[in-house]
Amino acid sequence: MKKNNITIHDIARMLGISSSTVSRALSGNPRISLKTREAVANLAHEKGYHPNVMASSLRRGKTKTVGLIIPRINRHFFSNVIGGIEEVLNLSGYNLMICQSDESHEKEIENLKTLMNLRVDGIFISMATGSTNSEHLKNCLSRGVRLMMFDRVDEELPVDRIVLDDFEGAYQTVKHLVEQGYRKIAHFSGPEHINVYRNRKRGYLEALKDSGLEVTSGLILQDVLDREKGYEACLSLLAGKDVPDAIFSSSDFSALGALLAAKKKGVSTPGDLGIAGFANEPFTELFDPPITSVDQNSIEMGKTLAQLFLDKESEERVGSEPYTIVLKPRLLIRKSSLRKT
Amino acid sequence: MKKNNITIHDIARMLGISSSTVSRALSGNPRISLKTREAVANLAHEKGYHPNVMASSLRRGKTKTVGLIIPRINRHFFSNVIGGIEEVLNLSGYNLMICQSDESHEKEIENLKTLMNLRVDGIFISMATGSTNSEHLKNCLSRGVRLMMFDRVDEELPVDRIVLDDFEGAYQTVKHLVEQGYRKIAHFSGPEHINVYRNRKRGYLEALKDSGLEVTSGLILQDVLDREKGYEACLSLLAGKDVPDAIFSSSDFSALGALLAAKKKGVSTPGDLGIAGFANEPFTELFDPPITSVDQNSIEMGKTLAQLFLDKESEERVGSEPYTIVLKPRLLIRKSSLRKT
DNA sequence: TAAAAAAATACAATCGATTGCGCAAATATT
DNA sequence: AATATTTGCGCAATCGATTGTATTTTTTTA
Repeated sequence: MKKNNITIHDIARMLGISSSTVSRALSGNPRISLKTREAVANLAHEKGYHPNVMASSLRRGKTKTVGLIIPRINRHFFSNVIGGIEEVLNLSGYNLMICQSDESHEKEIENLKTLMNLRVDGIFISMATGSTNSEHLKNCLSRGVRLMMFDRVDEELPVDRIVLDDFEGAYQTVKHLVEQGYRKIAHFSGPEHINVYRNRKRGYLEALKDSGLEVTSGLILQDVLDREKGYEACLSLLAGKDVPDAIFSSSDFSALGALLAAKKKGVSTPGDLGIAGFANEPFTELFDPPITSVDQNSIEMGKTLAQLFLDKESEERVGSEPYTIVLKPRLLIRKSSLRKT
Repeated sequence: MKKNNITIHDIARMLGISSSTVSRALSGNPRISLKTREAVANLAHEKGYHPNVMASSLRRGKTKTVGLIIPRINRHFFSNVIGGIEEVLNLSGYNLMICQSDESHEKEIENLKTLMNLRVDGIFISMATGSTNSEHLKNCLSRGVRLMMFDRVDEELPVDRIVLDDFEGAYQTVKHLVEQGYRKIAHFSGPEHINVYRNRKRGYLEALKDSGLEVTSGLILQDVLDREKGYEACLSLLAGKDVPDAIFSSSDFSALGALLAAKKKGVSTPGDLGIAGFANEPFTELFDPPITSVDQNSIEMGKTLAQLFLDKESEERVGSEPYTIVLKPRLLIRKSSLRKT
């Protein structure tokens, strides 16, 4: 960028006043007379003055920027969270620096470092699958960074957290499947070290128990989160000796894979095999049959996250107790799990 | 962020040397003895020194940050472009500041302002549908901002451009439909003021002409880009007097809408109605039938964009002629447009 | 051994905005 | 009219890193 940028010094010189006056005038400080303030505002506008954020940040020790670390931006859930965060943050003049970890621990550490160098005022993070420990986060905390976690969180760390009631979402879904008459319900799960998958599985188990159904370990498949894995898993379930009559998947992608596999094998959904996913990806309602899923209240999560950050930021009392806010999921019943008419 | 950050001055004091030496040592300046450089590096590492990017940017007039303005991050095309950009940029230590215009002109202007305040070293932009003029971009240029456009570009502005050969993509697709025996091919288009839709339509028209087919104005529908509009448009085409036997859509979303509408009406695809979209959204290959589409080479576009930026940035010769790089599309023929066996 | 050359480091200004403190002018108070 | 307030503004330091120009130290050369 060329250096033809106007500074407050330029404005000061043109008006024959000092740069401190210009600074105060621009910020609307009442110690400066209205006449001067207007003169400054006019000239600034006329000359196209843009404050140098770096200089201001350096001096004030605040960047008015928040960093966001997420596994992937092209997941419906995360892009919605981003939307929610920006909606709230932008109103207060904050910017969002988005980083993708690509589910890799190393990249997550790299992102963290980048954001720390940038001296962002806060960091929002949803952990990568690859992050099996939180040393890097602890490191951050010990430096005094304002860290906030959402969705995929470390439940031990003393930080603010916004999470979905994954247990509840899973519980309701499985209960719904049972109501529809399904009795042998399989489950596609994710890595145990990630809270959301752990909790969804807990919800699944609890719902089975409360319904008087038996838990069959062969029906619980770990690490089945993408379409390919879902496809394979479904095929092997259908070919196995414990054939399920429904699948509750922790991921819409693997639920879709299962649907495609069932279709391939001539197994009808929802008749012979009920299917339900999780996350309410847009594609779920477009397939035939549309796939039952759980909406994660993603926009709300983003907004809540940002609002909590802003609240704490304005309060100044840094040492306050960390909050954990739990949002409610919403079960979206679609044809793929509707057997009764 | 708390102020317990270590600075080069702290390191200098601890080592009993000057901060300028520390600065040079950290940057590996050979004027500093190896012994000192190592001592500095060690202490910096030990104390967890993180350079203050703001201070450095302010002094050097370079932020090592590039701004990106796109309509939406959750479009497959754009998130891939982001991936490509980051892959190249991160290697050179640059960061990417992502802004969404939400297809709104006002937001685009707002984003531009934000990025200018941040003094980013360059701005990559793909224009919003709502932006019917480029005054805001001209404004930017006159301030000396290094602006680069991609995909949805202003073809008049003196800036670097990376675009897809939309004409070619459309031409090939329509030619393919003709080869498959389709004769009355409809077209879903987008706003005329956007280059990509204009060029796709041109490709469509040219292909019809070269195939000796007549252009029927009733078969060209403007502003049919999302699923709902595609659905409606297809219904009305099927109910009209000029019923097409194929649809070439400028958007995968409206192509999907058309597919769903055809299915609803009992019109078989590809038998009675061939369908082809544009953008190679992931869902296109998952439907039954999978939808023919045109891949936009999105990752490559991002990489090219970033690489060109870096090249020009290192060359220093700011006034060089703007480039326009045209990438080739790739037609992905799938079942939705395959009538011959 | 003294002078010259080279190597290693220090000094101080700078980037642009902010802000505590102080000074001067305008207004109010006695 | 003299003093006390208030109002409006300028001075200068500061944030942390960078860099042109000394200055000091070490090494080389005559």
